[in-house]
Amino acid sequence: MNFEKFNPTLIDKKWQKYWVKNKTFKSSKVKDKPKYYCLEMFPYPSGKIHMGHVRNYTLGDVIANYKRLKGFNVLHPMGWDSFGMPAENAAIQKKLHPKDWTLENIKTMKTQLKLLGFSIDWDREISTCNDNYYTHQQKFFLDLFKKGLVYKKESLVNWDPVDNTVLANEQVIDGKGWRSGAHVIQKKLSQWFFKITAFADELDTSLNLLNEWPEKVKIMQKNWIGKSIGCELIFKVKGNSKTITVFTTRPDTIFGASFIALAVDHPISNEYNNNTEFLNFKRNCYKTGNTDEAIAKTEKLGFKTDYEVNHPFIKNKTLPVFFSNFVLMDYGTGAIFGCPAHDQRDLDFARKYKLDVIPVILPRDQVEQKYQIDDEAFTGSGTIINSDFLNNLNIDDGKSKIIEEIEKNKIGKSKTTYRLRDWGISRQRYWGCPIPIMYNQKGEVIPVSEKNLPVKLPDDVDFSIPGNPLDKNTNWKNIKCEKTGELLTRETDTLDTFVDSSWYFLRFCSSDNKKHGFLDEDVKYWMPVDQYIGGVEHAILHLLYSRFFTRAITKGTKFEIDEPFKGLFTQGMVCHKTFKNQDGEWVLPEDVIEENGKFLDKKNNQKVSIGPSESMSKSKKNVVDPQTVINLYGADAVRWFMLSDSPPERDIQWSNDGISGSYKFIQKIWAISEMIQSIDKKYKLNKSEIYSIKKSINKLIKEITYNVENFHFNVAVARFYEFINYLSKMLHENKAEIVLFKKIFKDFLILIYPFTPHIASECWEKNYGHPDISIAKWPYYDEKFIREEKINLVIQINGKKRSLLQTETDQNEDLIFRKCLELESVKKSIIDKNIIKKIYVKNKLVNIVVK
RNA sequence: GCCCUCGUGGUGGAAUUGGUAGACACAAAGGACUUAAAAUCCUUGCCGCUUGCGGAGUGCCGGUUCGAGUCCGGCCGAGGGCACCA
Repeated sequence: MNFEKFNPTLIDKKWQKYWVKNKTFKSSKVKDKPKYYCLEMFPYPSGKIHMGHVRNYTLGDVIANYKRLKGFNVLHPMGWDSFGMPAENAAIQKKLHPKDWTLENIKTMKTQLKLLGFSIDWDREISTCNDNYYTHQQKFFLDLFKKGLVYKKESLVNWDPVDNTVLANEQVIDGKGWRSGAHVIQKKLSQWFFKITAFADELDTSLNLLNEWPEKVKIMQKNWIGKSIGCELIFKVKGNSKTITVFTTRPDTIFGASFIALAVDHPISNEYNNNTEFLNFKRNCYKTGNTDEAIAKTEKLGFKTDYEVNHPFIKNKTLPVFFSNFVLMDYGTGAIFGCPAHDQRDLDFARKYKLDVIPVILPRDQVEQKYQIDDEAFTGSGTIINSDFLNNLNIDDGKSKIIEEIEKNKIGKSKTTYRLRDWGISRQRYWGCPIPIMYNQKGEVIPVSEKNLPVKLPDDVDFSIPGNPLDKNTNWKNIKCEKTGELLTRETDTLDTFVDSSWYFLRFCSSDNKKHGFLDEDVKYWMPVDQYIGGVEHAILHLLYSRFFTRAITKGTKFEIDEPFKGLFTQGMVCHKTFKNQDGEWVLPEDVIEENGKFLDKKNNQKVSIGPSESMSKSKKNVVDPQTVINLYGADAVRWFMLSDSPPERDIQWSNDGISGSYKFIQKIWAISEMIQSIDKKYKLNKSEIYSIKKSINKLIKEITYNVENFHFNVAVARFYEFINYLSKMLHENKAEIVLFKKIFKDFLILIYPFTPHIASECWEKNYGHPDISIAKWPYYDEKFIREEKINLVIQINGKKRSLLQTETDQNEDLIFRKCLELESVKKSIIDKNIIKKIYVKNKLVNIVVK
């Protein structure tokens, strides 16, 4: 049979136009249906969309389409994270205004996203660089200011010397800036901070409620917040009135203490400012560097002080006091007591300086008299020994008891500490949200009043001089107070762009409201985001900030929201082989041709070597431009490829074979659609053929529903292949009845519509006319058709497969065993042997145990 | 050093609660159709012997079980995270 091929260039455009005209994907303002909020991380408008975007938005689009067919009122919006550094870099390099560059990129990328047929409600589009977005952000800033959650402090900051700006702790990766990659230095500056630490405990404990988040992300956040429960304990220095306060999470091991270790910048260190030996030691500690790996491999070193402290619970026992390179001033109190038997670092240290190692926790399988510590500290659970009134308690009871004693004796108190630091939000940049603050001549802080918002970014800026252009724009910077006429200056720092992305999901709920960032009634209906999809690279930064900011700005409103994202899915990256020419330069895949197993650069016929497959990146040139592929194969083939083979959470390998395979499949659907229209009307199927066909579609409905619900899109794809292969076979054998085939094909089209909406819409229109498929209902399956009439029962002897037995379903045990024993292979296997046991798993298998 | 995740054919991967390992796809080989090619369709896909059958088999070693890719213990390897966090 010859049919005209499916022409994606024409058909894609046709349906994309139709969807725009009919506002197919507009979320309803009438809140009478159950809602579903599906959101993918919004893009930074860097120029063109890349394959990572395509994968991210395809995954989200399947969910959005599926939920719509399931009868939900779906919110599936899109916006632009449009403030940020690259715009300024472009301004400097290409002499373009950041605004023009950004708006141009948004235009391009929006067009490209539309080419993929994503079911986005474009009426809710937002852009963070637009003042109708950031005016609300400035209001939130002032709101947090009033709530005492914003403050300014002079502090050592992480200074990125390339970006010329401040970075938050978590934006420093391996001592380098997260964006520039430059070595970060410490600089003293007056900076604005959000008090995220006020929410440390809530952000930690609430993680337990996020049962639709990947465990991995929750663990990363937990580690970042770094909650530790313990107590402070005051040691009296022997022979004078000084005290040293330590923090410990293991107060139960106090009877095993054999030394005190201080951070080298502990206040006591000031007494050693004239001691060259100490100053050398201190310098060496700093030299080790602050990357974790460097420090981990460093030998544990100490500098012995002249001080000794009294043990708080053992009379006449004193402990030596050291400065050490493994205690940090910014955690706890900058001082610890060392219990070598039960902490590896303390043990390493004790062995080096020949200090006592007294075991105080006895493992379950050990005898107290014989128990000793060699070169490995014991950190497991056990019973307390050698510890006076704590003896025989377990660790937890020991902790409670000793804290009780400490508090009774007024030598300390129970305490919880966090690793989390406040979020520094000042950036010395132009292209960001202005901080709505002014200063008078005395340098006092004056918040901009709400009626004067937004504080708009000035357009006239000069990038020819290094540094922050806002600082040099005196027209903008210097203003007069309306009331007093006093001269004021504006804050010239702008907000970290992570602030912009910390509430955009709220803005989408009320995107057209000019007066408010969001309306309570909208947020009440739409929030939380039911499914959030994005890269794992935001596991800490964006996701933690959003959890904090949402809490902070909704605190005290009618609808307090704690968790913004109910479900989180982190997708894998798109990878591609890398190519290098003989000069070691990267070569674009599109320039590489294969000839007799050799790879050549088609520009100059030079040999090209193939490197490992890595995440697509511009710097390695291993990129494939989505636009090129869409032009060649159409949107559905690209979407299909993104969903095939690899599970969404894992990396996917881009390949030409893969995309052309997807294209063939799209053509196959089309061919089947055409064949169904020309089925021989005289042919009648027999009863078992009808049953088999009904079974195949019912099974498909069940499988697709299950696999879409569980994000197993690659498995869903495999089930579609099976079904289409089956249909194709029946049609080729002319085993087809028009009414039945039209009916099951209709269900099939609904099932595949979320994956490949263009061809599904076109086939639907050709076979079934209007109304269009986007308003169809997701089909239900009937168990009675899924049930097999006959099954192949697995027959095992001693757990090994020996035979298959075809029987009717739900047979009783006795009958099955009788039939089993008649099988030749079974007879052969049990000859001369005794049957010890017979196992029957209904409709699955029989296992005969013989000896 | 610590924490987390993952190890299944030539490749990507499937196996929903412990029950036929390798679905589906890609690649490869052979075949059909064709003057030929492309496209399409079919078969094969670890080891042994001729079909059929038998054997090994999910990183390695051991355990639990009638039965383990799946559960438990120990190792090895890869990837990701980290802050020596007391």
